[in-house]
Amino acid sequence: MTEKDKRGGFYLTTPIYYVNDVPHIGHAYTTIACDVLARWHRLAGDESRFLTGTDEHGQKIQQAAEKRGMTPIQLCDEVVVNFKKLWVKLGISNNDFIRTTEERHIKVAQYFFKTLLEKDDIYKGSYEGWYCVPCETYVPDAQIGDEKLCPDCRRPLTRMSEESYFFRLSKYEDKLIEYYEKHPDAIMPKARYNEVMSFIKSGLQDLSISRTTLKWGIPVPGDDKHVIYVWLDALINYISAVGYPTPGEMWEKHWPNVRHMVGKDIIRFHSVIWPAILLAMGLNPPVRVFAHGWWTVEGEKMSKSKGNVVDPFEMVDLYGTDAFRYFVLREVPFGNDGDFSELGMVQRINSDLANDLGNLLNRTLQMIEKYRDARLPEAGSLSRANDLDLGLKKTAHDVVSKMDAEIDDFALEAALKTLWSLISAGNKYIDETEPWRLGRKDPNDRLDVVLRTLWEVLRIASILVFPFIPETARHIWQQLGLKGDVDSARLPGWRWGDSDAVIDVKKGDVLFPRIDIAKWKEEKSARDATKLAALTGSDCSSDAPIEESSFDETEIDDFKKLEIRVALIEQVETVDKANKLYKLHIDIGREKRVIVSSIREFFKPEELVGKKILVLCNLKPAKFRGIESNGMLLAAEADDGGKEIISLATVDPDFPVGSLVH
RNA sequence: CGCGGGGUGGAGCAGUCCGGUAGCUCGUCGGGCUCAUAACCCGAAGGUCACAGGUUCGAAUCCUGUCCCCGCAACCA
Repeated sequence: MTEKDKRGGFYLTTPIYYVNDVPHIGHAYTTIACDVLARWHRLAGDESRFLTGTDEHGQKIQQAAEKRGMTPIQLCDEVVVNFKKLWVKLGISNNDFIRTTEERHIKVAQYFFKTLLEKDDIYKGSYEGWYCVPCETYVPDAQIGDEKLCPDCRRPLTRMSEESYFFRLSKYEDKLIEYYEKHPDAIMPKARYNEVMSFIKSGLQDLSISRTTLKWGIPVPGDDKHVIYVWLDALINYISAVGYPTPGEMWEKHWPNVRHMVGKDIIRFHSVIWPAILLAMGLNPPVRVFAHGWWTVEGEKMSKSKGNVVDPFEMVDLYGTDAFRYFVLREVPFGNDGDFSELGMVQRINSDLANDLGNLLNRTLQMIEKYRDARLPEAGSLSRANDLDLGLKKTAHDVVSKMDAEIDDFALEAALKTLWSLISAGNKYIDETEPWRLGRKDPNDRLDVVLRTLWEVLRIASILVFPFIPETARHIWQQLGLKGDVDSARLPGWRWGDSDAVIDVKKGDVLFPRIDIAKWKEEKSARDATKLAALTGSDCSSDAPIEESSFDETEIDDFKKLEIRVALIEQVETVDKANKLYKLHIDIGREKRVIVSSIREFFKPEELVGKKILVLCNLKPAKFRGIESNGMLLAAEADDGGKEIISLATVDPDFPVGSLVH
């Protein structure tokens, strides 16, 4: 059924998710995509293994646990459930779920460390850098300005040096290049391959792989002061989950076929560091690292502060697991970024799932019931097939092999399009053969051929659709009157018209009821209103979301320390290499000044010139992009449905410049 | 001149590498059909392929320049 007559093993992993995160559409997407691939390979007869899990070490967990007065492991045990629940809800068929706090993983991570130390691929050195003591973190050189302040808390950084173990990443530069030159498919899509290659070629530096600043991690064997760097710890899960290094079939069978699915943000860890470590261990690097794209939501970047994070639990409750799975896979070419729009999803449900697939099943079964008392015409009738019938049969076979090739390239959306070409062909076939007309004649053998042909299309469709929307596939299978379970169907065992059994179809509920768009819109806006109310903790009558005040009561004297004056904006310049900044030349009455303000994205220069605004004049000067700013303009800021908006504090146009505000 | 992606009928996209009748899905309109979830099938309308130059017999495609949008980085009093 495929060009490769001998199908191999297939071992696929999702990234392990950081337990402390709330599962969102990104986690769901990665995992669903992996699920489809794993299911397809099982269907195709491969030895398929699918792993997901959680990353449970690190500073954030430690801190979050402290805050809640728990031990880190207690916290992990509690929140790991969020992911496990979601995978059940999404119908994920992982064979295993690994947590980096499990003994089986810790042992292997330490084994890696020890082995590499013995091979001298890990050595002890010291790490030096700028450290923010309150934040307990090193700040990368790129983020440090002349003043050596922490970018987060703005407090002074300290030059720190600490003992650290290093992995000789630099030693593996050439070996990595050689490997990727030989295996151009090992990083996909192509753009990522190029990106990684040029990164490797630009030179690799040894990597610090231990920390002494935190405790919540895997201890370095023989040196308890250190814990293994979380990224190294995390990457090793992929191999510890298949039982390495215990001799045995488990990892020997799966490791040579390992493929990693990742988001594009973590491609480097998987395609540079991890393969280098594996080479150092004498193991094969991943067969493929595939980086998928990101989702925006209704055209905007997803972020917690905007409150537009798509909750997969909610989507599944509203539309069903399969509709959600279908949408995220079908909407965007796999590997590209995409936009998640609820309306888009509703439209896909209606057109693809209800109109095309659901309706094809419904009308076919309806006719078998009506004209043949629900008894499926025997397979033998297919021997009378004419060119039209045979054409559909050929389409079905073509679709199977095309989908297999597409899925081999992880082109999931292409595979769905291909599958839907069969569904469409089925609908068209009904129109061309006009079974209702045949049904009126009596007797009629031709109708048997047509109905059986349609039934065969639906049978193979239910198998092909299974990896994508398993629940629906089961319903189709059942309604077709098939015995057993579509879960155990295998493509190599499939033949057109191969069942001699007497079959009665069982038309059931419609697979996907059409959604009335007008009604849906009403419900949606009601839903949004409820959400907004919940978010603001009040009714929607107030303009701005009510925030808890974080301001202390203050003395009038404190306010009197502020010199706020009316200023005239005389000239506006842009600042090089800073697309948020304006350099404003202002007149504050007694003198002219320059202030720098990050309002470029809100106003055009001509909208500002001539305006009289309020400026805090006695603020200590500060430099931005090399320009000294002497003061700060006052403006109101608000959040307008996820979009930041601002309004300048102004006075009447003819009010005197330099007037004091109090 | 920081890096990158993009601007193609109402919407979303393919086509751009390797110039040669501009294609798909959705939507709209018309027709067909009545087995079916107002679904299905057929057809039509609708595009200066961001703009301006250039190369060419011929440019969505190649070259030059400009404008706009979106990420990232930077910056964010």
